[in-house]
Amino acid sequence: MPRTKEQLQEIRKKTEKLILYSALELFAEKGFNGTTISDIAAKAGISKGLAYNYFSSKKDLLEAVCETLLIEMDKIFKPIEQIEDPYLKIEILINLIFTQIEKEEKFWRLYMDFSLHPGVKEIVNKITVDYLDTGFKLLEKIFRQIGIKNPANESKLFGAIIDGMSLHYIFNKEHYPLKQMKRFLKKKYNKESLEKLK
Amino acid sequence: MPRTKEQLQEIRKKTEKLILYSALELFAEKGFNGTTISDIAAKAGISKGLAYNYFSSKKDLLEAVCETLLIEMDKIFKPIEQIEDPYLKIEILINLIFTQIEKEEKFWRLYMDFSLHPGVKEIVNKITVDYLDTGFKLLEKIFRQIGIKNPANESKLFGAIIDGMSLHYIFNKEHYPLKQMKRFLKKKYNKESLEKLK
Amino acid sequence: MPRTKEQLQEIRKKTEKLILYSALELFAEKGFNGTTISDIAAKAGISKGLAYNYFSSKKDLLEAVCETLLIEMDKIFKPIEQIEDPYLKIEILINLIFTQIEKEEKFWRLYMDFSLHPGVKEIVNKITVDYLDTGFKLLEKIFRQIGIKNPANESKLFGAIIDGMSLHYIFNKEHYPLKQMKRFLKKKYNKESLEKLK
Amino acid sequence: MPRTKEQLQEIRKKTEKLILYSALELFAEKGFNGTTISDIAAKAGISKGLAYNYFSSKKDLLEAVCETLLIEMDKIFKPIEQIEDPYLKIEILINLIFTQIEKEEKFWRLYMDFSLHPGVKEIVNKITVDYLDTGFKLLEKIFRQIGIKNPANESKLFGAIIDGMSLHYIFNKEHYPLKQMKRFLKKKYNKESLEKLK
DNA sequence: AATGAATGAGACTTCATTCAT
DNA sequence: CATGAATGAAGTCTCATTCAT
Repeated sequence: MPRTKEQLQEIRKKTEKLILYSALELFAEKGFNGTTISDIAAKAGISKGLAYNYFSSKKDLLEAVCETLLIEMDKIFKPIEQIEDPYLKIEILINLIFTQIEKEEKFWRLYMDFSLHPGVKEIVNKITVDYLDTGFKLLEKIFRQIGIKNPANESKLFGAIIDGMSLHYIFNKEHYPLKQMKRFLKKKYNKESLEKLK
Repeated sequence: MPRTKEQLQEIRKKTEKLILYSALELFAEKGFNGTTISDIAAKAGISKGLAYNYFSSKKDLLEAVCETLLIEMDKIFKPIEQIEDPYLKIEILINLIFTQIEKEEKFWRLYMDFSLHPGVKEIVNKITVDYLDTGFKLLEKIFRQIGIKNPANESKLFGAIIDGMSLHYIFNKEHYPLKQMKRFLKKKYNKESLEKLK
Repeated sequence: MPRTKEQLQEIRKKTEKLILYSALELFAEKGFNGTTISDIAAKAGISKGLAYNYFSSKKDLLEAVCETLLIEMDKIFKPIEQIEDPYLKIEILINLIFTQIEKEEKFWRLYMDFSLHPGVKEIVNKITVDYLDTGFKLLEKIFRQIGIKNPANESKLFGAIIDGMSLHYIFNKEHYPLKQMKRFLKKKYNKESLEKLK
Repeated sequence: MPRTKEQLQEIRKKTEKLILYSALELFAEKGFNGTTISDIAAKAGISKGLAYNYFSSKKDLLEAVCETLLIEMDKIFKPIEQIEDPYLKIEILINLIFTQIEKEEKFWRLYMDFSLHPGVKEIVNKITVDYLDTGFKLLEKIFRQIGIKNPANESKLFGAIIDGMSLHYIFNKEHYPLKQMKRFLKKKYNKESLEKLK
């Protein structure tokens, strides 16, 4: 009995996801150029040929991974949009980010590898720039809501802190005092401290 | 008649530098894996073979580039060690760093590509970690000298800001308001603001 | 539809053999260092890349060729083990060896090139030494069975004669009187002559 | 004061010999293809360029080494020609050969490597064949002088024994009982034994 | 006579991609 | 839909040979 169209479509979707996430993890681990299609196929438990049935080239796969990445990131930060209190918003944002750094270091790796990576850059740049901008805008809104003096700059500063710490953590995972820095940052951005920036 | 030892030494030094800086620029531009020995030779205007007369492998060249990089960075930050006044020290440090970011973006690119890049990482990691540590310690000393409450954390925060901003600048050179952020940061770390951290 | 496992296995076996025997012949003809992967691929009628799908390096291929060689040699000399009469055993052994020398000169070439060749030697040495020992032991047993006075030395002498003649034959295939030497040797090692060694 | 023509010529001769013997040893040790001009120059303590002042190519050097080798071998076996008594001649020949095997294994290595070696073979073959023939003829003459039945075959047998043993010795220098085989061979070819071959 | 920097052809090897099944 | 054998371009590296000094 042949499978129904729905079943086939489901298989396709599932396999595509499988390839995508295998690629994502390997790209994060070994970089784009350092990952081979064979690696990806092996990790996904499929044949090399099948990967080309889903993605027409390695670059294509990269773009797809990139989009996936952004969608995932969006998902993570979606919840905070519904929070009303800006102080709470920042606190939860910090919580989310640090959980994210620790738990999903690979996202940061990808984010950085892709952005710095030659050949890959062109593809990825626009997306990340947009993404960064969105983040900056979001933060800016929060800071403006609070009434802080220079919300645009403050948001860029905050963003820099986050990405700088992530970078340092990735460089030296064993020894970077991530939890301590998180507490420190939360103090820097608690209600009392933020008041001083008005 | 053969060339004198001095002549030979000079040739070797000159060619080595030529190769080294060609490699440095290309690594910065296209990453380690994205740069071929052919690229480097072409940029240096020499044959592929000659590169191997000076560096026994691409990895060897990478290590040499790495060391060069650190030496260059050291040179840049050396002057501030002699400044006595910690407030001035920070101000000049910020000046130096921002000049550096703008002028020698390639250093940051290398610094990041090397550190994030798989396969390359092993070689470079120790060096960068050491270097980062040195930077953190230097900052910590300054903050402690001033009498700031949590010098270790503050130094890591400062470091994160710098590297985060550099990252954002590299991502979006055209639009990132580097000069504006520099002014902003200088205000954040001027004498008046630092006093509040005591 | 993908090929069945059996089909794939057969293809792999066939291609592997093809590469192996192409390599074997070329190694025998031009030596290990004198043979390129391109040569082998060309002789096998495949692409260079495919050779690496079957053997991970030229050295790996060498080892495989070596094993093949020994297996083939074993096959050749297996039958004589079942012969009871030691005099007949020697006669048939001589027959086999001389047929072998003439027919499969390449085996001897390999055997010698590999053993004498630097760099290659390390890999091959143990195998050939073992093999030689086995041969000596086998002969020794035969001579002892006959009751010859100094079986260990006689077996080494016999071995030396064989390999020396092979060497001379290879040096000068056109003019070396192989058949004549075979007859001569058979007389030297016939029952009557062997009796004198008791 | 410029050097006299004689002095210059002497320097040339000395340097040529230096290169030649450096090449000889390295070829013996690592084979022709395994030895680089750099190796040879380094061993001779001269520059690569100078080697080309004396030998126009690596192949040229090989041929020269080959000739040197034969001259050296000739020198070694010259003395026995003057011995009258054929029995003594054989005894001394065996002595000489075994001393030679043990002491100058490199000659045998070269002799074999060159003969079996691809590309090299063409050059070397004629010489070695001639040399071998000369040896066979010499032995044949001795055996004929003694009155042995089949001097041509006996001389080839003797030659095979020698080269076979050398081969086995080189394969397994540590364990091959060279001295023991020498004694054994001397008994096989002493007056008493030879008489039986008449 | 002597040097070693420089070249370039060609070796080994990897891997994205294609294709017969 | 699925496979992995097969290709070939391109990358790293070696080395005989040349040449300016």
